[in-house]
Amino acid sequence: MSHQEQHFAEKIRAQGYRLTPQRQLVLDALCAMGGHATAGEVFEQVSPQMPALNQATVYRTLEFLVELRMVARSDITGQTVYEIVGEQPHYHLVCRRCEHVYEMAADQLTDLADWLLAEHGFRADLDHLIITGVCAHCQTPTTS
Amino acid sequence: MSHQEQHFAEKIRAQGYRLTPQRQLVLDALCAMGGHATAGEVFEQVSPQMPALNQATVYRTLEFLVELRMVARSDITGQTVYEIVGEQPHYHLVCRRCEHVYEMAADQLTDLADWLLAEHGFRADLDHLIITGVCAHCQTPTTS
DNA sequence: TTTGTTATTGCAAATTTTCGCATCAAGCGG
DNA sequence: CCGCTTGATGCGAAAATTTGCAATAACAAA
Ligand SMILES: [Mn+2]
Ligand SMILES: [Mn+2]
Ligand SMILES: [Zn+2]
Ligand SMILES: [Zn+2]
Repeated sequence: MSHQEQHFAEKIRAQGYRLTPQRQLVLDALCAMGGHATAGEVFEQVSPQMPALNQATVYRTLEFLVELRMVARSDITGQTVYEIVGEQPHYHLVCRRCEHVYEMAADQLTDLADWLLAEHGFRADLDHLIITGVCAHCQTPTTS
Repeated sequence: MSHQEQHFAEKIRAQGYRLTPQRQLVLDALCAMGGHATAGEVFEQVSPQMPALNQATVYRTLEFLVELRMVARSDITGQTVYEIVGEQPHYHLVCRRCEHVYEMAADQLTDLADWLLAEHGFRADLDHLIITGVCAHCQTPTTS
């Protein structure tokens, strides 16, 4: 069990929840895949390790981990994807033309977060924001 | 047919698509409901007007309108909701404690949009961004 | 107005996601 | 180490969403 996984285990128990082998597996899978993964992909990754594990459990576990904020759920061009919330908060620029997904460090979002807190007392979770638009490559050359 | 609906009709035909009664109805429904609506809610609103209209058509139509950027699709606490893209771009602050959805004018996002364009050539669609976090009311009083 | 092209719809089947409930087992107290 | 308590899982059914395809109808052209 890695350092991070140890941390996860403690965090789950600290909240009064149980650390089950199913939850460990899903967590491991997400770590191993190391990026955005759909529920189906997680299930396929995990299934060989524990064939009895039910698909409903994967859905519930992912939801559970999102609730605990150990996993971020995002909608990218209509697909629901999950990702471990790591040390590095980041956001994504998603091009609606070429569907490319760019990853950016969250630095530029802190201004916005600070402003939201100061102005509205709203403490924003900016650890995984999705912004859609058109990337540099996909803009029509003859931009007026 | 209202002014805005007229505009929609033209926009659909301008792109070479067809304006069908089903599409008009869905558009009308979204205008009438005037906020965020799930696919199911749209179907229920529209169904009495045209009982033959199939649920699959509602899903496809909403998708179609999103593609044309006449409708914004957003994920709010796990629910997929649709809304007419009006004149006023706005974003929402969604509290993960009380689930309340606040609506804000998009002014504060223009800085971010400008920066993304200048720095990365990315033209962001900031007409309907969802930001989750904890609202002022729901923060623990004893914040260290 | 009539006709032809083909985008769009309705329908049914396939997939995906959610839910209720009986059973199981993680973690605690003894 | 051994039971309790109750949160979590497996399972099957229900609900939601997507997809393939033949039939329909929008609308451009004649
Ligand atoms: Mn990410
Ligand atoms: Mn909105
Ligand atoms: Zn692009
Ligand atoms: Zn709140």
